[in-house]
Amino acid sequence: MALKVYNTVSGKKEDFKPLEEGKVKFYVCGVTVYDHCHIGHARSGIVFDTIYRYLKTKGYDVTFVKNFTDIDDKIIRKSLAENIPWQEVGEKYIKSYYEDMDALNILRPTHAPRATEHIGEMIELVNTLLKKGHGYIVDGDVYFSVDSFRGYGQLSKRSLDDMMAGARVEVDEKKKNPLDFALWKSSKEGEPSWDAPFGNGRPGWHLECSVMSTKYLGNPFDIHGGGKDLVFPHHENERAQTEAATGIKFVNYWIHNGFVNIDREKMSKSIGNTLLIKDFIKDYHPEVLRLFFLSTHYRSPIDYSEKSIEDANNVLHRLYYTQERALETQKGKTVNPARYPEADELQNKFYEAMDDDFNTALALSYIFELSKNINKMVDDKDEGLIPLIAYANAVFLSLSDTLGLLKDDPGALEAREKVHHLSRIGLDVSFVENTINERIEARKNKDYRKSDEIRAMLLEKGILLLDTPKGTEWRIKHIVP
RNA sequence: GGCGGCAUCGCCAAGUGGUAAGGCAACGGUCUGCAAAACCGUUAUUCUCCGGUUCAAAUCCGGAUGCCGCCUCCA
Repeated sequence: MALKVYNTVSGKKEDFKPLEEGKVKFYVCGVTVYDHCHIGHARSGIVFDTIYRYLKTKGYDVTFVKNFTDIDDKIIRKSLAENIPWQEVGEKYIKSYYEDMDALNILRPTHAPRATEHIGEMIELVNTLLKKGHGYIVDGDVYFSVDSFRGYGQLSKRSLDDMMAGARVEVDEKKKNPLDFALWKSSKEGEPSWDAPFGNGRPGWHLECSVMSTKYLGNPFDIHGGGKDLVFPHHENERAQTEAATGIKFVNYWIHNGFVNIDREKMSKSIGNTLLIKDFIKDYHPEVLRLFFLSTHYRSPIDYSEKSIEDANNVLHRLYYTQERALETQKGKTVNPARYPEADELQNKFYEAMDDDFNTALALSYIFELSKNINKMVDDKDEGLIPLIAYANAVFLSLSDTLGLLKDDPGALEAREKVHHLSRIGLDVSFVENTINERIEARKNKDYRKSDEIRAMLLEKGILLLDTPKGTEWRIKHIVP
């Protein structure tokens, strides 16, 4: 099975061939730590986590680097606004970042370097660029000269002429070309600064990624990822300055994920429609977000809406119930799984889909099919099928795991959600149990009117009753708060 | 103004030359006191429109319309 990856540079799917057999060097632009993460960060995190997991599933030895940009204008602004040292701003939001990413079951990278730990290497890079004639100094600022690098614009597919015609670039008299970007910024009084041969100051954006990626992965390396918005200017500039300095190719495959809209509108701070990960997971299981994102191809934009999230929530729970039912059949028994060819076939299709530029939407459909198969066998209530169920369930869980899904224990998850839901509506478990017992009495007496009333009353509170052969069970039917 | 992307069932969504996956919703059935859950079945001769290439097009080319992104910090 050959993995194909869409490469932003060529605009095509390409066969993936790592530089070194069996190994993948993978870099993703992390966050600038000046605020809590929103669901846009979650999408990027989940997309690249899925890619990371899949590369490992395919047997690659992956070195995965995701950086923190812990020095920039926004951090300085935040530090002034909140009157705390800029270092503390970074610390605070790095902590917040890990809380969110861990909650979303996003695997930690091999290395998570911070910009401020690599200032020395950044200064070296600026020096090299100056020496090679790709940079120039004006009033203590150092700029990269885009005209000095022939390949400028190749990644974002635009020519310098096109961009000049765009005319939305602010004209800065200091720059030789309006598109030139800062490599080093002189600091004002009271701002963080580092000593450098070309003057005290701090690194420009882009520099940290050039330095940290090549430091931990070598030059060139295999995959560089990030949000679509980073194609220009961030990755274009990163590429230009790195290749200008080294004279060789920087990255083989560029991968970019699409954006998250909210109710068909771009999510942005100015519109005020950002949704924080922390707020989302107050209401939903974190895997709901993962399932939602993975049901659309990573390069397409995705529209967040309450309805879509409710759908994803229902689907996720259905998958957990499938697993629970499968485990139920094996309870108290020693089961030797027996090969179930249909599961193998679905597994192959799953891998084929993932090999085709990480088509998670298609891959998920095979998980649904597997879930259906398992439910069917459970419904049959045939003891002889149990080894097949065990086998299918193992495949089901392993495929889910490569997408980072179904990590929770179904029983524990259900119990947690029950407690959560009941506390939100101000009831407790004993109330539900007493009410259910009341209904059981009514049913015994064939008082179906009362029985149905009780059921309707509980449903209004988001509590769904199921009369199974084993008795009455209840579930939470998620109600949007 | 420049560059790029998208348009597939009521909704979400896969599908880049070989005759329309999947999910949600809806409807019918099995099961049930009735439901629910689960399963089975039904639901796009058709992929925004117009033209072209081809034996064959949702998929390629040209045009039109509509939506979106980037060009400024942004995942």
